[in-house]
Amino acid sequence: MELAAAKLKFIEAWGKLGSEWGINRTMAQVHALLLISPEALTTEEIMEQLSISRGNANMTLRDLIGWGLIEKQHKAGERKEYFFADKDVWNIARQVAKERKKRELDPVLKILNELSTVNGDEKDPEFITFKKSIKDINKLAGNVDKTLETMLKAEESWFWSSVLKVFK
Amino acid sequence: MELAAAKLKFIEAWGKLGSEWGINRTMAQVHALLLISPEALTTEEIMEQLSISRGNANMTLRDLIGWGLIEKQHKAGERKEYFFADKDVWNIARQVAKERKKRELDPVLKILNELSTVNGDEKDPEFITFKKSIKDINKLAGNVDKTLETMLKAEESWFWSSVLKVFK
DNA sequence: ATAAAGTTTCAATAATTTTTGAAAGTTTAA
DNA sequence: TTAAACTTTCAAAAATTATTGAAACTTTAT
Repeated sequence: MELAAAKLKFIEAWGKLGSEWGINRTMAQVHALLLISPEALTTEEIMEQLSISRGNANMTLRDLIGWGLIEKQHKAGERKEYFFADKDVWNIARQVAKERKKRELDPVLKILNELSTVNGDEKDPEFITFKKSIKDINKLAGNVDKTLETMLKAEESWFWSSVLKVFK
Repeated sequence: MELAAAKLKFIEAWGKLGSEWGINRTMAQVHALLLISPEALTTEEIMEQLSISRGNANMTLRDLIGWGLIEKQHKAGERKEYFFADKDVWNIARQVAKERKKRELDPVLKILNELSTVNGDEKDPEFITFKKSIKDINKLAGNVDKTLETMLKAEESWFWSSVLKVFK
């Protein structure tokens, strides 16, 4: 396969994966484009390469900065802003894990803890089942949380060698 | 908090979490409802409790069966179909991991492997950056894949004790 | 064979999410 | 200060996704 075709295919695949995981397709595509670009790109270039509007490009770039996945760059003697992506895939994974944990897992953990204080009749099957479900989910979520915390602090090589060694 | 309020709150939170992770909100809510219900429920009861239409309930229940998260039950001497959820949270996590791996990770791995055969000029920065990104993503995805495979086969207690021991 | 009970389908509609594009805002250089 | 270059905002439009509901279908009992 030629480079041009491969790039398009990668951008498309990354966009699809993103949308299946609750990330806006355009955002994932812009990220893909910057990830495989050796140089920082301008808004114009991004708009053109992905055929998106200026407004969309601007908002998407802002969101990506908010996710900690890309940064602005200023070139000496130029008015334009350039954008580039962190190319370290482990950093990307950590960054995504960190943001989703903060935005989604943490609020759910908070609600689960509230729900585990529910009171009712210990003889009522409804009550028994509810409490057990909450307790079990809480335990699982707690373990996921601990593992993510470790991942956020860890070096890639250490993390995978540890995990894969255990699972051999 | 009282049981009735807690149930509503749980169903709402589960629905929200689902939608943030690319799972239809109603589907997550129906799953939540069955998860905390000690008895199997009929389509009628689900429709009523969540205020959804018959068509929606039917399609959602079918999808949940497709995900391996709920099952039909037939009660002796009754025409109606009852639905109940697997209450084992570890099974649920494995089932979701299994389905998402099959539907999303595996296709992406396939594309990444195709893309890693791209050919071009070894001196071209575009080419170099592209190949490196694909290679790195491939490696990470491969490790995730191996870990998921292990998880799919593992018992909950073994899995978490192993993972958390390493990360102590 | 028929009718009641229950289930499934899917075109139409509603709700939600994403995108556009033009106007407003900002920064820089002369 | 002015105007050109560039960025941001956001209401309106488009695209996508979810839901409804009524008709068609299936199963069971008589």
